[in-house]
Amino acid sequence: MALEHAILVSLEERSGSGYELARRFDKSIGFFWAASHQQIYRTLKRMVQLEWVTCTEVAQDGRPDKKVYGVGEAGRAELRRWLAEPSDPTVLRNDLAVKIRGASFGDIPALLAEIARHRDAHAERLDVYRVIEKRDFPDPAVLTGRHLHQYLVLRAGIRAEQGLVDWFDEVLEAMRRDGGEDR
Amino acid sequence: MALEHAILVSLEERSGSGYELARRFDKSIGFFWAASHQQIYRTLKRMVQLEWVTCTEVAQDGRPDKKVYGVGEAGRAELRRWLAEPSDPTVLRNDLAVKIRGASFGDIPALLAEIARHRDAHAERLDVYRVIEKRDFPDPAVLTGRHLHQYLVLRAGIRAEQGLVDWFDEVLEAMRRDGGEDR
DNA sequence: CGACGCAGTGCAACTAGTTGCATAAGACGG
DNA sequence: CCGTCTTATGCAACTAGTTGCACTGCGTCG
Repeated sequence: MALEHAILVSLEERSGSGYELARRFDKSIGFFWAASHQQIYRTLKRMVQLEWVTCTEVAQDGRPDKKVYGVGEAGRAELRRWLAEPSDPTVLRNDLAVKIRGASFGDIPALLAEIARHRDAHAERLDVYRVIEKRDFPDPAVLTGRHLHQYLVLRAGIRAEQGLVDWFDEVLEAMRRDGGEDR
Repeated sequence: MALEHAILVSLEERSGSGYELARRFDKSIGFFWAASHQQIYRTLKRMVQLEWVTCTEVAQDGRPDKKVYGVGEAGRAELRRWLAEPSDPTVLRNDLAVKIRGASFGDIPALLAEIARHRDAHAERLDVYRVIEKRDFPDPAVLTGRHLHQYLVLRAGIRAEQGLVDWFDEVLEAMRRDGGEDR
């Protein structure tokens, strides 16, 4: 249940419409908290009812009208409360680990091809993060405040992707050595 | 939607009751695919209806009767199919990353204390995995087949936990340097 | 002019997961 | 003897997330 708070953080950084929020989730926040536009719209509606966010309809020329959301005082207080609240450890679900655990019951070459495909996808995402790191945070040692926070979140993504790529390489090497491709 | 297949893998390894499956999820499979006993029971029911698994009631002395599940032919075929099926990249949700992103809107010392607490919890889990690695896989180079697969899954957990601990250390060091504790 | 994409919003039905509780049999300790 | 724990099973109501679709306004392209 962090979607509300991810939305509050984003709107505190900058007010915006549901559509703009969805775009931010696609490009930035969604790397560490994924949400569909539908979920965002529904959650925004509930947050308006809770008075956590304010909503202003804005007429537009040549485009559909839009609703611009901002954080209300109750939302600000709720965000402060949540930021200090202890949370449970993240629950993990990794379907590739399930597949590797069950590899001997299936077609191992096909599974290895699938793992290689995931490895390449994660390597690509790692490349994206590296480019962002170089472009936006060329000198991490001098970062402070909000920029430092954004950088540290990017670092989580980089570490996670690197860890996955390394793991996939280990899996491919070991299972290929085990004869996984000639059965 | 991999719970069905995690259950199929576990029952292929060894038949068992819903209660036994829940214990296996608590101690082993749950490290990479978490599920509550209630979810397992409900899913088993549906899998019996699909004829993916067989179900035999076993009377017991001094204990409640139990239902023992095994994999049926349809389940075996479904598992083979799923193991070869391409899957979507894992969707990520990390509430601590959301908190770090929003740190400047809250109580930074309290957040740092929370991060330290998570760091210690993950370091403990990493220790548990290291002990399992030493005990069960002292010589990884000679592993083959199913034992190799189990080892590689454990390696995913080790890498993930190590990555998290390293990230938490980076976050704590950088935010403390940024004066996070004297505000 | 119709299809598609971007800029906008949102309903409904569904799946996946969680929580809380309930039941029963036996062992054990206070 | 009562409370707690282990061994067993499972209902119901809920939240979180997904899917598919629908609608509007405008620009572009074939």
